[in-house]
Amino acid sequence: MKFNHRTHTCGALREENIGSHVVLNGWVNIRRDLGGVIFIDLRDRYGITQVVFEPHYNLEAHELGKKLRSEFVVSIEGNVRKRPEGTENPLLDTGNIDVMVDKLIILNHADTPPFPIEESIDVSEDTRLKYRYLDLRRPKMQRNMMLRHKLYQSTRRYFDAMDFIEIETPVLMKSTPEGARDFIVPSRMHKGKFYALPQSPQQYKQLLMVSGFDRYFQIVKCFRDEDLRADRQPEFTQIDLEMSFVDVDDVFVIMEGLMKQLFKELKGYDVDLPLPRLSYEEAMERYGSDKPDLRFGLEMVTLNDVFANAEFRVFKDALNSKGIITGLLAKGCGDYTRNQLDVLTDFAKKQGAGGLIWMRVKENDLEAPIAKFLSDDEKKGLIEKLNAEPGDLLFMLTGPKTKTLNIMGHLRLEMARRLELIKHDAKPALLWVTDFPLFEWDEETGRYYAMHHPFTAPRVEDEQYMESDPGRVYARAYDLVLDGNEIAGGSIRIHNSELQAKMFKALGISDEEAAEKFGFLMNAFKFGAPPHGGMAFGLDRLSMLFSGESSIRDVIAFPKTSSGMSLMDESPSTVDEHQLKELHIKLR
RNA sequence: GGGGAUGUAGCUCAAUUAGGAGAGCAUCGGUCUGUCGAACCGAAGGUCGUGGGGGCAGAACCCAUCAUCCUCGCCA
Repeated sequence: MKFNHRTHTCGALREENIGSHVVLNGWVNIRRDLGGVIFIDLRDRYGITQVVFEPHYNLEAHELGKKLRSEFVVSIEGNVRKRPEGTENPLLDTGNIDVMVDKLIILNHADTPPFPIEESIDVSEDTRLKYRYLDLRRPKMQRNMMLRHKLYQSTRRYFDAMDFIEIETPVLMKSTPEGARDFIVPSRMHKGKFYALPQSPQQYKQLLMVSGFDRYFQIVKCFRDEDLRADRQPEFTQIDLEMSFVDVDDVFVIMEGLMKQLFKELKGYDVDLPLPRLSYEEAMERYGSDKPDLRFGLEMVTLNDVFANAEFRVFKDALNSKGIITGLLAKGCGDYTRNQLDVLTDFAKKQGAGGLIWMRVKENDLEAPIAKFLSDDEKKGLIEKLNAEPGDLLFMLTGPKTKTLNIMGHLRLEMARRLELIKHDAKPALLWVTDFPLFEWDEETGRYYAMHHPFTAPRVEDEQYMESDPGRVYARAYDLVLDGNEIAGGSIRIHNSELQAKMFKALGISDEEAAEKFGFLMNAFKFGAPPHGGMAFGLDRLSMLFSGESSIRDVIAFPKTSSGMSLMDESPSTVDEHQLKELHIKLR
C-alpha cells in the first residue's frame, strides 16, 4: 500500500507549524462525526492531533472519512490550521491547531477493540492481558515502558562511566540444589540430562571476578519456579553487578551513586547520601520487617524488660521461651470500637498470631481485658516505654521472636493504611538493611539454610563460630529497601575454597555433593580468587516504584498471571509427542 | 499446598425472599458544520465461567471443576 512518510509525529505540531502541509500516520483514537464535519483524534506514541474532514474543504476526503472507526490505521495529508477562536483544547499539547485533511489513506481496518484505548480504564486484568498488544497502546502503559527504557539506558551509562564491563552469562546452566526451584530444560543430545535456567548469574559473575574482570554488570533475565505475587514473576530482570577488591562500603558507594543518578534522571529527585542504615535486628524490632517502610514512623517497641518479672502467664511464657513481647502505639485510636478491634485481632490471627492484646489508654489507667493481670509498675512502665497518652490505643503481641515481630510488622502496615500515614507526596524512603544472619534454621528439615545464598561471606569476627554455633554467625550481606520494598540485595562473597567448604558443611552439603554441584567454583577459587562482592537489583520492582504502579505486571510488556500463564499466547502449552520423544521424556 | 475475594451482553456492573435477565459505556442505523467523554433518536446484542445434583421452578441453593486477583507457605 502506498503512503507517505510522516513529516511530524502526532505530538509535534504547534502554532508555528500553521500553514504548512504535513503528513501524519497513526491510529484513530476516536471519531466525532457531526454530519457536516468529522473530527478524528489521531494517535501515535508521541501524542494526539485532531484532524478535520470537511466537505467544502475536500469532499473526497470527507466521504472516505465517514468510514473511519476506532483503531483504524491511517495516513493523512493536510494543512495545519489555527483552530477557530474558542475551540482550542488546552488538554492537548497540539490543542491550538488542527489539520484540515486533503488526502486520507486507510492503511488498515480494525475490529472494535474489546476495551477503549484510554489513559485509565476500568477493565479486568484478564482482558487486558489477553489483548496485551492493545493494553500496551494505552498512554499509561506506553509511559511505563518508556520509563523502563530510560532505566536501562541510565543504568548502562552509569556503569560504563564507572568502568564496569557488561558481560553476558549463559541462560542454559547447571541446576543447583540450594535456593529457589529451578526451571529445567531437557537436553536432546544428552539423554536424561537437563539444563536449568539461572535463578541469577551468581556463580558466573564470581567466576568473572576470578578471571580478573574486576567490575562486571549485566541487565539480565532470571528465572525462579516459585509461586507468584504482585511483585514476583517467574521470569524477571535483574541489574546484576560484581566488584573485586572491595568491602561492603565500596559496594554501597557504587550503588548509592546509581540510585542518586536514577532518581535524578527519572524522577528529578535529589537523593541525600549516604543512605541510612539499619541492622537486620533493629529493623525487625522497630519495624517488624527486613524491608521496613520508613515513609512513616509508627515504630514498634520491645517490651521484654518492662515485663521481666511478669506474673501474667502469656508474658511469662514468652520470656521463658526466649520469645518477645512487642508493642505498638496507635496514637489517638482509643475510641476504636470493640468491633474494629475484633477485625484487627482477626487480621493478626490470620498472620498466625495466637491473639492480639489491646489496651485503651485512659486518664489514670489502662482499659483492657488483660489489665487486671498487670501490676501498677508494669502499667506505668508500659505507658512510659510506649510514650502513651490518654486517648491512645496500644497493641501487644507475644511469641517466638521473628514470627511475632513479623506479625506486628504487618499490623504496623495495616494501621498505617487505616490512619493514612503514607502521604501521596511522601519523600522516597531508601535505606540499607545490614548484618543479616548468615543462616536460617529450618525446623521441618532440621538443618540450616543460607539466608542469602551459600556464597555469602560471614563477618570476619564470626568466622570462628561457623562450625560450633552457626546460628550466631552474621553475614556480610545487605539489602537495599525503597518504601517497604526490597529492591536489591547483595553480599561480600567467600573467595577462599576452605571457607566455602566450611559453609557447605554447615549447610549439610556433603563433600561429594559440593564437589559435584559447585566443584567448578571451588576449583576456580584455588587459582587466585580476589576478594569480591556485589549486588543484584530487581529492575521490575524499581521500575514499578518509579512508575507509581502497585504490580510489576504493569511494567512488564508481556507478564504472566499469578498461576504462571500467559493469557495472550496461552503458554505453557502441550507439545507434540515427537518433541517429547526426541527429548527422551515420557509424561506420567 | 492453605485462606480470602471475584466470574451475568464486547467492557464495567445490577437483578430484594428462588418465580418476567437489566443499566451505563461500546457497537450498528439515522439526524446534525466546531466537536474534543460530542449531542439527540432508534436498533441489535446473553452457554448467567464449566459440569453435575436436589427442586414445580435456579443467575441465586448444594457438590465438583476452571480462570483471575490478593495473601500465608514458598521465593539461596
